[in-house]
Amino acid sequence: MRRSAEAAQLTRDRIVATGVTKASSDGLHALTIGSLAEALGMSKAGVVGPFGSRAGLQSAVLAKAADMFVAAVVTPSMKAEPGLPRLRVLIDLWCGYLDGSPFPNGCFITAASCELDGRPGELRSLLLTTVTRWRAFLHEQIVIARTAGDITATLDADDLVTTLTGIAMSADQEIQLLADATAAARARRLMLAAITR
Amino acid sequence: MRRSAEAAQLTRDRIVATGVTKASSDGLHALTIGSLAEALGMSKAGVVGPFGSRAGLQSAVLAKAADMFVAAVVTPSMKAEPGLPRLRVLIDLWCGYLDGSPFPNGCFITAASCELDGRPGELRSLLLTTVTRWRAFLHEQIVIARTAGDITATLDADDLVTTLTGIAMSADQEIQLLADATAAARARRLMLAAITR
DNA sequence: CCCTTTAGCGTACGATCGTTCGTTGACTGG
DNA sequence: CCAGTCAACGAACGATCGTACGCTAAAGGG
Repeated sequence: MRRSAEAAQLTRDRIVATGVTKASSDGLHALTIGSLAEALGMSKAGVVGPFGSRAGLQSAVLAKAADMFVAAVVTPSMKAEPGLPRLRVLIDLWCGYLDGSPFPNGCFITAASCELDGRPGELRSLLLTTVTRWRAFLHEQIVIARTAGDITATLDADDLVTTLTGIAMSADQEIQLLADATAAARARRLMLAAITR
Repeated sequence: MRRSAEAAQLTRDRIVATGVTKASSDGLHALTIGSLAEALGMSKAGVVGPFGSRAGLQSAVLAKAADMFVAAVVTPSMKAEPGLPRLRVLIDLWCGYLDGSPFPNGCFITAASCELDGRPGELRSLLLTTVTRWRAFLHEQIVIARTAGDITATLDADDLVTTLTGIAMSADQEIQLLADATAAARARRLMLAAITR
């Protein structure tokens, strides 16, 4: 019955991956052990075992979703040269992530932010760290571009972070709720306009 | 035991009001009949009775939250004269709503949007109507201001709707998740800058 | 090769979920 | 004033929730 250690890790990955999909479409709160077990063809105990509890499972799923965002947007953008070129790539990747999302239901982090922002706990802390890190990264890339003279010195970095993040969130709503097929293209254009003003 | 017809309406209002508070802090999905009954000191049957089912109760709560947004932002803005003055008032009211929110936990509609955007059903339809109406109203006010020459003709109304909505969403995250006390003021400034460019 | 470790299963637990039902008793129109 | 309407209650239902426990059996170090 027992599989090898590597197989166990594979099982763990499979649980988290399925959990990300399920939590993406229905919310982290809907990530129940029973439904996940059924989707995986496993027993409830087998699903929750490697994570200790449902909370641990939720944390692993949220962390995985954050990793996926980083892998899809942040990491590949680092191959572009710092400054405006990297910002352009970043925007393109970001909007691509929002559009043909790896998640069935829009930006996982944004959804989690709305779901958890008022409920203190370990999950909220994890989310806060994730969002803070992303905003700090974005801020840093903007400062680099501004210092290099690639974007106007009168543009405030904090303002740009708020504006770019906002455009992404608005586009997310347009794509997911309003089914607006032109939203991603508009978001790309608006983001580029915001930094090249 | 039975109260008068007016008292019954009062009870109904009381249920919805408590439901809005609860759904605001924990999400519409967490609006359970049992917890609501306990919070109200009523029986479960008494709580769900006037609405037929839990889904009906959720619809009533979502509709009430939408009404509260309209009453706080849309309606009072109509007293200002059309064009840029009304847009200014609108922005001020909107950001005030985001800041000292009537809800314990940020914009109810934004939260509901993230929660429901991928789950077809009556609730999603109601939310879609609400969001569409709000965006259309915003669009209309922008067009009025642009036609009157109050804002630059080169600014596209759809672009502005996306930008303003986005700034609001970003500010909502900054207020609720990041606990940034300066977020509302920045949002006001960014929104004004966006329309008076 | 044996012995400890452990991945995963099956069962059971109390709690809570949404809904249904019959009952009660105060309102209200005729 | 009396009969009918109906708000609200309390109890019960089957389902599902998260967690705990004991078990099985394969893996892997000694």
